[in-house]
Amino acid sequence: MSITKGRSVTISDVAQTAGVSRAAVSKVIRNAYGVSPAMRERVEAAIGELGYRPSVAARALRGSSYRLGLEIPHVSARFMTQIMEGAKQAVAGTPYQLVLAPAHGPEYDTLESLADGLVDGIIAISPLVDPAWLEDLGRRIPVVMLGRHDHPTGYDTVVGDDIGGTRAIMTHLFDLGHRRIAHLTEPEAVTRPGSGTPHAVRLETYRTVMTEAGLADLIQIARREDVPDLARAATADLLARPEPPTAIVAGHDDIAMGVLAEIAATGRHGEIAVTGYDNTDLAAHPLIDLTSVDQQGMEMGAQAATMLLERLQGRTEPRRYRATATLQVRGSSVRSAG
Amino acid sequence: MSITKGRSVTISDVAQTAGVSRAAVSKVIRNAYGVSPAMRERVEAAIGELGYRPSVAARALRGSSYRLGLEIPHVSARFMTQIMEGAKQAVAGTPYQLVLAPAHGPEYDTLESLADGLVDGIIAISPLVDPAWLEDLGRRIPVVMLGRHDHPTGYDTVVGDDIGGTRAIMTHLFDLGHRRIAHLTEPEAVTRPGSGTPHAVRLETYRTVMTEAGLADLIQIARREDVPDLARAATADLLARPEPPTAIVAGHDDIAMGVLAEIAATGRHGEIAVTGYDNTDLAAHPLIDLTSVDQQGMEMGAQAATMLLERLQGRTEPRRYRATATLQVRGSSVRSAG
DNA sequence: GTGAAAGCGCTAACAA
DNA sequence: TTGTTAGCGCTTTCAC
Repeated sequence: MSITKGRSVTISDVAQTAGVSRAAVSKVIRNAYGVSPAMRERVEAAIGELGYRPSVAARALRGSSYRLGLEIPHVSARFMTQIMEGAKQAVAGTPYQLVLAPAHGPEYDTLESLADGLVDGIIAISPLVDPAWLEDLGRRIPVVMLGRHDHPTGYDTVVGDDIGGTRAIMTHLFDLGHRRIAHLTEPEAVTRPGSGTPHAVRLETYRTVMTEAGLADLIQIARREDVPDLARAATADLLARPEPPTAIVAGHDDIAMGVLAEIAATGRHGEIAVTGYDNTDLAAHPLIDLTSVDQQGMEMGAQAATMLLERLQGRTEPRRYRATATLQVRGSSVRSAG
Repeated sequence: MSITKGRSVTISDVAQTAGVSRAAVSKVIRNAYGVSPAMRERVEAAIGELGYRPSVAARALRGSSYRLGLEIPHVSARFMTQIMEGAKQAVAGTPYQLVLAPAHGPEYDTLESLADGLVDGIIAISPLVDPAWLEDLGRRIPVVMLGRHDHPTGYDTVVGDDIGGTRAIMTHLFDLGHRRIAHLTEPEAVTRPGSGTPHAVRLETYRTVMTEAGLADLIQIARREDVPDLARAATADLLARPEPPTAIVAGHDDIAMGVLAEIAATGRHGEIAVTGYDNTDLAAHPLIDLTSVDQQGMEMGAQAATMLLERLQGRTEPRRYRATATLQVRGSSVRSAG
């Protein structure tokens, strides 16, 4: 609050004003062992008077920066904002500060640049990085990975129940009489079989369930391009096929928004069942009213942050948190007309 | 890309491997003057071989961290994501990295913690901080402030045309026959008269325009609480008044979503005109179809980042960028029934 | 063109 | 309990 001018106040200034050593000041600000109440008081007075704030750079060079990094592939994706909120709340009240690092293009660079001494630990949502590379990163700095179904040894993971969630959607649609169910998902790179990304698992589950139901030949998969709006194009494409689907299972709510948009724009609102994933606030909006799977994004973000804090406290064996997935049925999943 | 294990590689390691001094390596990585092509090549080879990455902390301690900080009050606000995207794109291709700092509660802390040596410059969206305090911050570190109508001397500003945008909305509603027009805005703290925040200006403009039109006694102002969904409660409250409005001017699109939700939930969709502000992607969605003001959020974010980069290049006189505001008419602004 | 050396602000041994 | 001291990894004069 106190207003400082010109060159910034260093620990030496505080020491001088308080008439103690720099080490003493350091101990006070870290709540370290071995300071008399009298000294603590003097030092704190000096800190207040001078408006001293420790330099993160200097601290980081010596030990910790008290910063946690959260790497995010798409800052505007609704699910990401849930994660961010959750992480933010879990970090509040600790001595740590959360910083977000939006990835532009390949996530390696963003993660590296976080690891370059800016933060003490990293939460990452990076579908595209190589597990082995991540293991290595985890050796240099504590890492929690969101949304990866592999079983790493060098970092923690937080995942949703993508199999359960997808099965719940499919069962629901079958119950409504749908058979020609299409899946509209992310671009190929993010859904590579075996990659363990949420969308790869959802896609695989969709395939499995359709096959189990004897509907293997009705499997239809479409992908949106990387631009959000192109979910509409993909939808238009699906609907123009000779045997168009009666239901579209979108990879997540943002995609579902594009699906709904295209259907509404062609005047067929309510004629085709649509489902999303993530149960974002939009899904609950009466004008959208989207059936979706709630996988507790905020809780996932909060858990990730908590696990990272545990690692900073010394835990080394890997942990995994799996969020539950519950289907939230709303108006968009209409009964099949056929 | 190269995989490093254990303790991280320092500039000394590179120097040793390349058989040169640490200073030489430093010059190479900074593209500084005075390195022979031969040496540069040797050093770069060593860097590649060892997978060396300079420590941000150490660099920051001596000079720059090559990080730009963007402070954000609400990470999930749609307008914020426009800003983030714009800033991200403007920074891409420069040697700088963008980091986002979500504010939790009072923005002072977040801004201070950015200024504590983490970043070389700050973009802030902080309606609630004191201008004098900001001037002081601007003396310590380059600052660009988004959405403030004051005329600072020590930092740059990026603002929208809140007067023009609001006038455009009001004129449009008058043309549609509306007289009982209510304004649903943010909590009091953010709209204090004279504070120069966008929402204060929009509110004041609303008042002015109503008064100019001789409708001063029809002025109705409601506020949402800080939780997003409470825009619905405020709407319910407005509609329950003895003389309910025929049109509701929402402070921004997220609020408008709440208004639309409440109206739809009570089965009166299309009976009351609703307008938003920011022209977020939701506004364009066919199921929402919200009349809104486009103030080019991405461009604002990009301009802010560019101006900050200019300051880091040495500019010291303050600059201001004002985005244009254009009304985007859509279906939600229905004609007055009265 | 190249390298030696000082020091940025802080923390962590260790001495006193 | 308190202070002294030696760096953390890097940049930056300033000699060579």
